[in-house]
Amino acid sequence: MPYNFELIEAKWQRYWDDHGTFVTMEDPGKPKAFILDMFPYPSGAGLHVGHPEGYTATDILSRFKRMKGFNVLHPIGWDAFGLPAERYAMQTNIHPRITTIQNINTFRRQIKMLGLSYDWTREIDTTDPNYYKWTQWIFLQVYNSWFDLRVQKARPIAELEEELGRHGTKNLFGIEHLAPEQWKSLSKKEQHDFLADFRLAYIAEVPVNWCEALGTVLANEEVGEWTEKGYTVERRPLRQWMMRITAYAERFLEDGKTLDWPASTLDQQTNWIGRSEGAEITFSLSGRSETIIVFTTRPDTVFGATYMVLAPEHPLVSLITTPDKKKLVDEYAEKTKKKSDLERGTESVKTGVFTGGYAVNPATKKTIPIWIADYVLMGYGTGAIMAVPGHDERDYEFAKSFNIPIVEVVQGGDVKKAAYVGDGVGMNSSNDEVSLNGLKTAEATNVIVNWLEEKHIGTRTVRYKLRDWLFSRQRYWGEPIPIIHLDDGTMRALSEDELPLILPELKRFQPSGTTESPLALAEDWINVVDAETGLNGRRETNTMPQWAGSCWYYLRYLDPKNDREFCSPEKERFWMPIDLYVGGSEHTVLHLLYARFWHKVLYDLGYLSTVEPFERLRHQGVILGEDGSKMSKSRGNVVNPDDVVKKYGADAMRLFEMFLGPLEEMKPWNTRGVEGVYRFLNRVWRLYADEEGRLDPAVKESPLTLELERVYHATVKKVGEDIESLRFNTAISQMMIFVNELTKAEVRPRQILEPFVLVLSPFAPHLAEELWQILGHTHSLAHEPFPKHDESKIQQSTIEIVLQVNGKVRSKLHVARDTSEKDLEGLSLSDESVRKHVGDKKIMKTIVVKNKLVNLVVR
RNA sequence: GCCAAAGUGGCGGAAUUGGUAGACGCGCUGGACUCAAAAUCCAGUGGAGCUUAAACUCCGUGAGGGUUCGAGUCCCUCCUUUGGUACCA
Repeated sequence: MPYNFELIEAKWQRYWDDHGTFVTMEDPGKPKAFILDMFPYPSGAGLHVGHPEGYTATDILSRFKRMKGFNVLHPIGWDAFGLPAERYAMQTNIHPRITTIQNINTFRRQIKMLGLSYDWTREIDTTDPNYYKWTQWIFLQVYNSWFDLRVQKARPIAELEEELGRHGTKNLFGIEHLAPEQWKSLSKKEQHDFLADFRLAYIAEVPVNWCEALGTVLANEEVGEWTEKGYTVERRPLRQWMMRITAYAERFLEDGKTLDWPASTLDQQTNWIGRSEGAEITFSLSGRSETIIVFTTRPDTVFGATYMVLAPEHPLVSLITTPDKKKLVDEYAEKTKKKSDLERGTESVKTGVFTGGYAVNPATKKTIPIWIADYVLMGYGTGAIMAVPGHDERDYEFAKSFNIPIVEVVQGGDVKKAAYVGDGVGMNSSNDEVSLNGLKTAEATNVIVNWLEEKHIGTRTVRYKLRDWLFSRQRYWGEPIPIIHLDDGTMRALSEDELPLILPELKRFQPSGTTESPLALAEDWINVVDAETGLNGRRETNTMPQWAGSCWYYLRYLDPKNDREFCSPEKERFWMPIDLYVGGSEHTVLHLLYARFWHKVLYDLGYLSTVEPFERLRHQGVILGEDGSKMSKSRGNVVNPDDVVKKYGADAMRLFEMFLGPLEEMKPWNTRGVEGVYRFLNRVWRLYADEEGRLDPAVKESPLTLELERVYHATVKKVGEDIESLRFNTAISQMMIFVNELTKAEVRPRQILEPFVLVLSPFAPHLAEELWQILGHTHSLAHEPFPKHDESKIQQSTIEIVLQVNGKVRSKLHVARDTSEKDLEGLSLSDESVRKHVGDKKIMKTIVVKNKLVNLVVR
């Protein structure tokens, strides 16, 4: 009869709840482990089998660490703001809070059903005003900060005001000079606008992805999802909140080097940040005083720049366009505007229009034409390029179609056939003052940049692909941005005691019909008289993106009930950084980068003690359907955790997900496999329990064979090591080997069976608790010390040695451990099979590896 | 196109620093128990050759080359799959 998992699992889940077994302990005398799952968005569909994979992994580690004497912080919560709930509200007019609560309840029930050892007293919900009060508070910290380039860190904006009052802009980079008196003489509005340009959160007009039907902007990463569902998304310039994440580009790269993250994840972030070194070069215009600045990573090819290209949106376009070209240029610019970035990217043929304007190549002093073309993007670099068709594929293609001269300035390829983009030796590159001829690319770059800097027509520059973070959404179901727009044109940030700014109640959730969020319809809420200034004001109607709540939730777990601070500094110092963070790789760039950003701002402002939040990161792999394709309703291959648990129990579900394969790999579900681990659990049960579920009398202290002792210690060792390195599949194999050995043994030595329950318990905690009780214990095993292994018991006294001739196994031999190399050689030479293969050939060389093999090389 | 990861039996997957390829599980085959089935237990299971059998031999980790006494593991070239990215100057 199979063991009654239904009864056992319900019993122990109740026990853990009643006894607060997994409430976090903060014992200063013990080491700590902060083990975190990416918290889920509680969708209406409930948990799918992908969720428990990561959750089980961290649960096993958490249970193990508790047994190893650690203070373990292992919390869970809900990333509950988001578009799906709001979409549902638009259709049904049911308040998103109601559906959110229902979904959370489903998720909580399903998670509890799996026996995960979360500390439920620390559960958080991003939509709870007690939580989002602090999301808003952190927004204000960001808003009230500026990035001081001199020290490469965020500082309170008040310190900038003070500095302006004392020294003006004297010590600030790249800003027109402003004396302290001038600063003081500015009006309130002027000062406000001046400071606004420095803040880490600011408003700017940017082209966004606007979805008319949804009535909101979408993040780039959300566009695909909604266009697939048949919605249309267009580019539209809108005034939006931005966050100056680009200020941290260099620190992201630098600090990332020390993190224990998957290499591919760091790599992707690095690519996303897209650092490139080069130079900015100023080109003067023929017959005009204005100049065009370009960014290039190949200043050494400047002698080969035979034309220039501006992005069609470039502000100088209208200035340089000659009257006869105006019509064509305008038409082209108009056409470009209508294209999405995607279309601009996928079109293979290069198009463009000549503006009629000319610039002067500062190296050759030759006059070169200025074109506009959509292959140059306004959003990167300066929105203008010097085109070097000989050594850039795009410029080459463009020059070919428009018959623009191609000049070879770097040797190494054949520019008659194709652009040569590699390094090489300079040629055709000299003027009266400087020559790059004969110089290798790296040196040529150095020489030309020095020359440009000397002549004040260029500077060494580092550029990043990373853009500032578009932070506002025209949604109802998100955190309100705690800002009031006053009638005098200034903004006032709410003060801490005005938080939380609670979402107003709405009767309807339809889009506002304008580009504002549905909050624009809540007139009582929007219109305010500012107590401080007496001015009329209007609240910000945009809300924060879903990423906001997940940017800092890990910090709230440390001190979830604190109503004076987002978390106490003592707790922060005790628990941070996160020792293990597990979640899907789809969050590689966005969530993980945004969270690092907020973390660094808070660190700069002195609220945090660690530079980085996530010390060690791992991604669980996707679980595919049984047919090897992605699980989806339409394919009908979705596995529901409820069904699996009902049929085989939570322990079997947990064990199977871990046995399936390496945590990080993508792998298909297999129902037969669940049955396999279920059989294993039943074999374990029968090892201990009789038909009535009592301790089998055969389980008693009895003499151990060397082999049983060995397999026991080997199991303790391997399971412990494998848990630490998250290799759960091989840990389970080892436990199966142990159980197979004992099933065969027909003695049930209690002295190894009892501790084995502890070894098994992180994986199958319900069954283990029940067995522990059957063995006579009255308390949960959750805090029992994990068994220790004895290395000397694992070593076998006799070892199998492989005898090879020319690298091929010809015989095997059992010898005493540590038999000398000389003896091994002798044994090998006298082995019958070896002698047969050696025959009368000559032994050229003998390789002996102690405790492993002997290899005779013969000829 | 570029960047990254991965290709091992019928299937999921194991294999410290290069040292017995295929652990463990699934499936399959045979057997025990049973009137029978399910469940359970036992044995076998990479392919090929040879043999009454035991034994033995050869081949085998995506393909081809290389380094080495010895390569799933290291190096080079190529192919395939997956993830990311895409005119980033």
